[in-house]
Amino acid sequence: MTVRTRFAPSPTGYLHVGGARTALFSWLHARKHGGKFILRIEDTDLERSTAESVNAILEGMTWLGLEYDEGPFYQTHRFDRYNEVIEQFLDTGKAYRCNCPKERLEKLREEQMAAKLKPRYDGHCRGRHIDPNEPHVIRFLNPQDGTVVFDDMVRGKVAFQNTELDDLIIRRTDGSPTYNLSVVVDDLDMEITHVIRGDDHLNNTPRQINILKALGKEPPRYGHVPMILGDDGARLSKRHGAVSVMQYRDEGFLPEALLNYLVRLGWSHGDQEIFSIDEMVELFDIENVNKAPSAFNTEKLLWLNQHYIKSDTPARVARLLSPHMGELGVDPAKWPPLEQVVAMQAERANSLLELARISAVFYQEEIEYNEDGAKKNLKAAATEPLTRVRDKLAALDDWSREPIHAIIHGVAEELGLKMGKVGMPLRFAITGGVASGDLDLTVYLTGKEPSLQRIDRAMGYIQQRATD
RNA sequence: GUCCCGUUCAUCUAGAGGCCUAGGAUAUCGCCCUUUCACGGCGAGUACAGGGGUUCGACUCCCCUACGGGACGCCA
Repeated sequence: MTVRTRFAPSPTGYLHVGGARTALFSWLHARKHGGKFILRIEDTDLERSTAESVNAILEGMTWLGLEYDEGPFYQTHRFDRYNEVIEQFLDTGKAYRCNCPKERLEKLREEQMAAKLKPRYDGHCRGRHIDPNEPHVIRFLNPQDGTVVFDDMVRGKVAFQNTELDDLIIRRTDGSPTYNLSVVVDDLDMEITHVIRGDDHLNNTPRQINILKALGKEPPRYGHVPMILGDDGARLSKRHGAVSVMQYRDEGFLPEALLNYLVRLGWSHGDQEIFSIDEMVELFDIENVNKAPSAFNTEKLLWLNQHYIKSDTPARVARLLSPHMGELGVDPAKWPPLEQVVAMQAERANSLLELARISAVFYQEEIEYNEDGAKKNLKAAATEPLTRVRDKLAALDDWSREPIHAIIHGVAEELGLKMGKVGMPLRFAITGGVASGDLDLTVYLTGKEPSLQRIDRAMGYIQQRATD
């Protein structure tokens, strides 16, 4: 039997990291076993489902590269099928109509809570005749005794007493089916073999198994993966720190970094930290996923992001970096080639945003001085070395790294100065800051004319300071 | 409140009864490399929630307590 897994989000918001990890695990499980990964949109909640959310989820999946083999299927397109099952249940006495008013249900709940009981529907309408033309819901007749046991792929054996369960609503007053019914019918019709989902669904599983049994079908295998907590240990939710996967893209994260981070959250393979997609597919095993929830740690994500920024080809990083450069108001299509800048700067940035920030200086007409750095580096003592470097650079025909390197070192030697005394003022003059890559490379990439202009400006700054 | 689930460094984790003086990674700190910032290298500190069993031996098995999470919807 071929493995078939699915990701079944409800379109009531964007795709966040928790959902993305569940989708990743499900996708990996299918890929590992040469199976199919199906995308299903659970939009039976007509009130809250939106097309924008569907698009946001699709966009997130695409960005992460979690391509699906079938779907997206929409539950709203399958109402006829759900109704068919509901009618079948009604005909065979496995479901019944209920018209209990909200007030009765609320009172019941309060009484049960007061008696320290678990709030459950009491089966008041079981066996009562209710006119199908009156407003009513349909409830599934849950078994009243026995135990539902299943072997969860991550939790192991889990058991629930049927006495803990109640007769859940499977069709609303407005005629729409509810989640627990539609999910069972869909997983059945779509021949899902492995249901991998968040553990907030663990409590729903026995209900779904009971519905499946009423249908005379065998349940699939279940794997309930724990929730992801925020940096502060509280549950990650849309209201609390759960950011959209797309926000990570906007903040300069590489999809492979997020994927690598997510796969290591709750799962591991010995001491290995870095996993290519192929390695994940090969090594991932849902049975090795931890049972305990884990906290999202942005610091580690940043570390992985830096790893991928510096190990991916400069060409690819440059392509992803380009839009971020544009947002900073510079044109990366101009000199120097962005690829070369990336090759030099990659190890200094843990996000594309940071990379853009430290690289913009190569494309700016007018650079900004870091004040402390200016005080420290543009002093009278820097005039002589700067002048000499400037003149030699101006006379340089072959604008390339080696001669630039020779000039800087030559000046230090001539003046009997340590490299720092020449290098730091020059670095500051060229970049306006105290941090940059190799000095000769930095000068080279800045270009001849811009370099000369920047040195002139620095010397002007020194003079200005002397007269103040 | 009831039911379900969980608990190893700050964080992600290794650990399937003796391999554990509890390993790795991130973060932090120190040293080295270095004209700067990084990268890299080396090193340091920090953890088995608590209590009872079982066993010759428990991070590993069982029970209790504490703490955390989830569920208890005409949401999914």
